[in-house]
Amino acid sequence: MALDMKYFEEMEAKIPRGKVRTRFAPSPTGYMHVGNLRTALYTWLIARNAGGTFILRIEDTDQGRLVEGATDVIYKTLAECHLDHDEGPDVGGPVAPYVQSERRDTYGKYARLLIEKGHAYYCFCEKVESGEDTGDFDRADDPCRTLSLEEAQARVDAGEPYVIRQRIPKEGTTTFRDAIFGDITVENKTLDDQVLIKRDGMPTYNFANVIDDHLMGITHVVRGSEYLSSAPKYNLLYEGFGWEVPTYVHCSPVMRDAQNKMSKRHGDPSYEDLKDQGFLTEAILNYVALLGWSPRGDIAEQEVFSLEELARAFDLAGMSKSPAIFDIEKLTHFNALYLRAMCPEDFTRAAEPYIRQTVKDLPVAEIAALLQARCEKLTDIPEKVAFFQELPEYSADLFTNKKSKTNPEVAKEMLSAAVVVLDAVHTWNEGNIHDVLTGLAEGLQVKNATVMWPVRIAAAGQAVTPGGAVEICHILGKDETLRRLKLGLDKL
RNA sequence: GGCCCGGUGGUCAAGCGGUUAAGACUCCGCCCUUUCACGGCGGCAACACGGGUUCGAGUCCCGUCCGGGUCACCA
Repeated sequence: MALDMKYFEEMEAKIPRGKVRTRFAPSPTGYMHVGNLRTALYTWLIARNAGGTFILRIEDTDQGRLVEGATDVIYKTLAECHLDHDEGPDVGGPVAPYVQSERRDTYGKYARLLIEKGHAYYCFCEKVESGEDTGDFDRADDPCRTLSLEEAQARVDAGEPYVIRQRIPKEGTTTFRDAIFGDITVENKTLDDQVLIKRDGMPTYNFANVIDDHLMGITHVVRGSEYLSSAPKYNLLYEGFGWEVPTYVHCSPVMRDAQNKMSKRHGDPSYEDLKDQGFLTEAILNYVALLGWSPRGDIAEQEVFSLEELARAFDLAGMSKSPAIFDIEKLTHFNALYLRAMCPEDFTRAAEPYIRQTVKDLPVAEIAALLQARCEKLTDIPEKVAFFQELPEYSADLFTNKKSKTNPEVAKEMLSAAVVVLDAVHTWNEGNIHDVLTGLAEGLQVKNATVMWPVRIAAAGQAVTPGGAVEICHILGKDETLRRLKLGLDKL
């Protein structure tokens, strides 16, 4: 069977050249791992930093693992994170299609080309299931490896099931270069004749990747370090085809602890989970970017980065070789930073649904103003402001505070005086409430805290509140404030 | 087990042969203050171990230990 060389020439002609091109190539699992997200980020950053092209490719060669709606999660996440792609299944591009299951014929043709070149062969051996003990069988002793092409072709034509394997030299060494790890050399005999085309005609990841990365003109292959040990085989494939080897960028994993990678299976949060837990997309990206990369030079101490700043500052030299443990505490810190950096209007808009979970009618902007410096996640909010809606049951013990010099007795005196002066306030605003209360303290010859403490306790019914007595009374409104203060008085 | 990679405070990390070994998170103390937070100031805390090379080693070399990855018709 003669190969259609024209096909290969046409494919070559379509490859864009001369610009940095990177690709994020997830397999659709239905959610975005934190590690995956970070890989996507780095991939995007490399492209944007170089003014290059960022491509999305869907790797769905495992027909047994297809998940309904999984690609939508990928589109949605990338869009939400502003990791915009220039080419992909949804936007098209010069080297379409961008879904591997739609490129099936291509892989078959290239596999056959590789057979012609002597770097691959048909194999008719029984399938060895994962985890099965393969004993001492040495792949290099596989009789199929030495079958003549004619004989193999005859068996294929006769309908015998087969796979196509890569023919790896038994002797010598292979060296490849990784942008992060440097040059790595391995003995060829430690490499096995990996399957390129599966029995069902689909390519393996290992093969599809090489073909697609080449045909799509990818200049920087960014992926997890779990592929580091198969990189020499990829190199041999590129060499077998006579193709230029791209720059490899192998990223170390994001860990849950010192010995385990983050995984959905172990209950570790995915990007979606983190969102549900109240984390902001910007904070997640910022944190995750620094988990494996750090800035150099005069911005070495900078930690807060917008996506644009990251794109400008990003460089491969700042990538870390060792795995990084994901620390939710530090993510929380970043989230708090981003929350505080929002303009009040934006924060109010973001906080409103959470405030409304527990507080029905009170003014949302005023409440939000108290919250902005006081919550690390938006999900902290409902619980913090619930007292506005309903005065909690509380003990008179709360009126005792040493530093404020109050106890139930003092509180009783302060409260009854406060009720009188507050009742006299005509325009219920913070300024007036403040003046009347501090004025009271002054008249009574006590420190401000001595009147503020009991008022706040009576108004809120709890020891710790967002905001002080003045703000709380103002938000509560005059009637409700007086009602609560009198209730407090009854307790004393 | 073979092969590959890694190892600076609890965590993320700077460091590129000479530094009092940055910075951030966490934790602790103080200040501010109307509770709590925010903010400010200060503190605790690290070069895995052993050999080299060198006038000098966290930085280079070797070994040990520890950790990770991989050895699928999964990606």
